Amino acid sequence: MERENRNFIEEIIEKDLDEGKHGGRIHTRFPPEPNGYLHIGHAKAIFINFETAKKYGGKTNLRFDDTNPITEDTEYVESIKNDIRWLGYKWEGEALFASDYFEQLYDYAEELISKSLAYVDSSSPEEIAEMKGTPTRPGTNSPFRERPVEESLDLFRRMRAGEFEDGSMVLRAKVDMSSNNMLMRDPVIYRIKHASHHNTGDKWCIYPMYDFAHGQSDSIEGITHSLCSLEFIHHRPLYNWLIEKLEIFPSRQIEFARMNVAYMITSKRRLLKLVEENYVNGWDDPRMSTLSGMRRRGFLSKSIRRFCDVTGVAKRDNLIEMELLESIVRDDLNAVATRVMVVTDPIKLIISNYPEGHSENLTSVNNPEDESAGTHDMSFSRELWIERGDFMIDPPKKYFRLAPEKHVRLKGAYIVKAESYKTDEEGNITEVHCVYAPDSKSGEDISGIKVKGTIHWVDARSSVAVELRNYDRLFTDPNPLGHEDKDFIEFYNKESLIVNDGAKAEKYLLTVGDTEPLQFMRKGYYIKDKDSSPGCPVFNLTIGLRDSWAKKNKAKSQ
RNA sequence: UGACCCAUGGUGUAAUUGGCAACACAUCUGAUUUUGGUUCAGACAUUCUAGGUUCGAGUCCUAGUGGGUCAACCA
Repeated sequence: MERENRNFIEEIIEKDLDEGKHGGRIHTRFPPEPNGYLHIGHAKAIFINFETAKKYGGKTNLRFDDTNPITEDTEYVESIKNDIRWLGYKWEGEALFASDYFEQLYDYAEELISKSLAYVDSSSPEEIAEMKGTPTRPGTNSPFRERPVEESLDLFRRMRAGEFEDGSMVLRAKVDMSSNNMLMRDPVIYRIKHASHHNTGDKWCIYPMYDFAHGQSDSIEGITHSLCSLEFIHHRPLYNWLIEKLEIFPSRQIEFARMNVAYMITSKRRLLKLVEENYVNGWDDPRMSTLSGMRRRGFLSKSIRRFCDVTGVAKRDNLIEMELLESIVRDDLNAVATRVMVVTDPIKLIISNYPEGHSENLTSVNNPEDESAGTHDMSFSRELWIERGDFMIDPPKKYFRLAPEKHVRLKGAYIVKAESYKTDEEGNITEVHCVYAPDSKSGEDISGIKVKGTIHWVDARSSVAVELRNYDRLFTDPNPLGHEDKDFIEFYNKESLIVNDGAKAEKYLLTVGDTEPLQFMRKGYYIKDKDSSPGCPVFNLTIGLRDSWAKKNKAKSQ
């Protein structure tokens, strides 16, 4: 993650460092709300917070922003921790919770009331909304704004004691109802919620709002740089106002543009809809933008980190092409994936001059990019499976695969020449008959035959059936949320999952580990799925290999 | 009819802070290849517009244009 250039956050930090601020200490935090699963957008926030701190010898806290008991749950706490660990980051000490500070926050609130900087408002939610005004029209003061300090204090204590119903009153900061910034118009900072909290149980029936919890938690933890996304920019004046009035540690909020990736969505609500309405099979469906989904898809955490790095940090809106992510995923996988042969749409190849009943073991290189990855054996005999697409009766020019009277190399084995074929009633090819050159064995070829193409194959007798789950982008539009007149679900890609249960794999595939990256040669990168059973191994397509032949043909046909 | 943020190839970020617009991805050419993969070489920009300051502006100033954000007892 080394870079010569500094992003704007690093520039700010280096300036602070130069000025000797906080004694050169750098401390960031990642503050998820435990109400959903982490997605690619969170990965960026995690990356920025952890990497920035690391770069300057600082620390990063994990703090759950758990101030709304209605939506939050411990289940999410565990999955979030797990995802952060998977991404390769270690937070400082134990995981922290805003709810750990409820007592302190309550004291801060009383302090504000005592300073006549907060008041209990007995207006209804509707009345408060009405008095708020609009962005172009100033708000009006609440009739309770000048309520005596003692009265507010008494009411606030009784709020805590549970004397009042939800919604009957709130605590508001006394800022400025005529501010251009809506958040400064006497924001609600405490509300009554008779609800059980995942951490504090029934101890509290009043809970602080985000604006009265987040900045204060930063301050309590001594966070020096509180890095968040652009939509919080309007909160900054309030963030600073509270720090100033409370006279607490001055954490500094800095906002960056969150990362948007084409064909992916990062809205918790909409991700939930995909799950609940069965457009996908759970939060960890390999098509999901969740970290658990991408992990199951076979993305390496390293690739996600690299992606976050390469896409940079700035303040302008962005929509990053998915090709960049795919390119990085391929690049990382290319270096480590074990090569195996799997025929996805098999037809029989019969070698007429190969002795019946005979078979031999050939050597297959595990990874041409990494000699230390070794080799494995492959069985070869008279009857093989090859791809339907690798044989054509009447091939176009520059078709380097098998065709009548044409030669092709069987990867890691011999050169064969097609002679005839058989079809079914519908004209589909069922068998191809060929002859092989016994002196063309891979590595010791003295046949002198020149071939243009090499195809993959699998020994018919020893092959095993496997299920392939081939994934494509979840949406047909790069920005499914960017259409005011259309619901994002209209762009759901019905072909985002195509199950292939007719593939034939070399036997070696059964011996690979559950998390071992694989390359099905000439096809794509795959990873074993948790749905595998001993009788039916299942593999997820992580990403297909680049296919310039297919691309060229597609371009031609258009 | 407000306030705030933003504007550099198709996309995303750079530009040693005022000094030859760079990198990656994408696209197109070509070479290599026992994966049509990988690898290698090459091509691809009037820095939103108009003024201004300056020997010199992507960078500073002014005005405009365009995009985004803000009215939850959500975070």
